[in-house]
Amino acid sequence: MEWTEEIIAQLKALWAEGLSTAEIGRRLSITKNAVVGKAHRLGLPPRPSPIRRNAKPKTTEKTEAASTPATAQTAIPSQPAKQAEATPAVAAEKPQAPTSARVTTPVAPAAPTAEEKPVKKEKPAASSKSKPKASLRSISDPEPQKRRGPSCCWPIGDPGTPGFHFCGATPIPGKPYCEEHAQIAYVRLRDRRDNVA
DNA sequence: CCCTGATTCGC
DNA sequence: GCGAATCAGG
Repeated sequence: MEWTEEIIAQLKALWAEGLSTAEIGRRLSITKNAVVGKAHRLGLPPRPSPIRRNAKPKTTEKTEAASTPATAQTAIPSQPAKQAEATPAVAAEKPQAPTSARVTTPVAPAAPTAEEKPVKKEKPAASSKSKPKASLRSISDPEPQKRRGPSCCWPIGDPGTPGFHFCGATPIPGKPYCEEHAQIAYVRLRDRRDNVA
């Protein structure tokens, strides 16, 4: 695995979006382990983890853990709350679908906090097989570019850095993504590439 | 069982 | 540094 700046940026971005490690892995076409491992190595802020490894084979435990005056510097000091009320992706819906409805992963992602900046730099995150289904738009509103209606909120780039933007394509009615990205976003939880490879 | 994320450890 | 294996909680 070659962790280029770009990949890392995406990892950070998606991580910051609050996506699950597996989800990030899916998007980057890597395993969740890789995601977690790299994220941990990068020192990314840990996100709500279901567990907490307590067992620490420390020979000399409890050194001065008792008294901790004001030195409690709990990691990640520099986080300028860029995405203030950022909508935690998973908050919109149950992160884990009930056993009966494990069809898709409702990963809602991009925090629609900031308006997309008119960036020039664009990177073709996806292929060019997208079809211009302009015809499906309402006849009374034939120009999506003029209206501020819904747009695909698939994140592209690292939020906070110049060049970051959302897909912006016309989303599928009822979905936050365009057809292209919706296919990636709503993945079957069962047969995705991650299990025991 | 499914999901999740964290840590460990061989490479 | 990397990530699969493993662990562990919901």
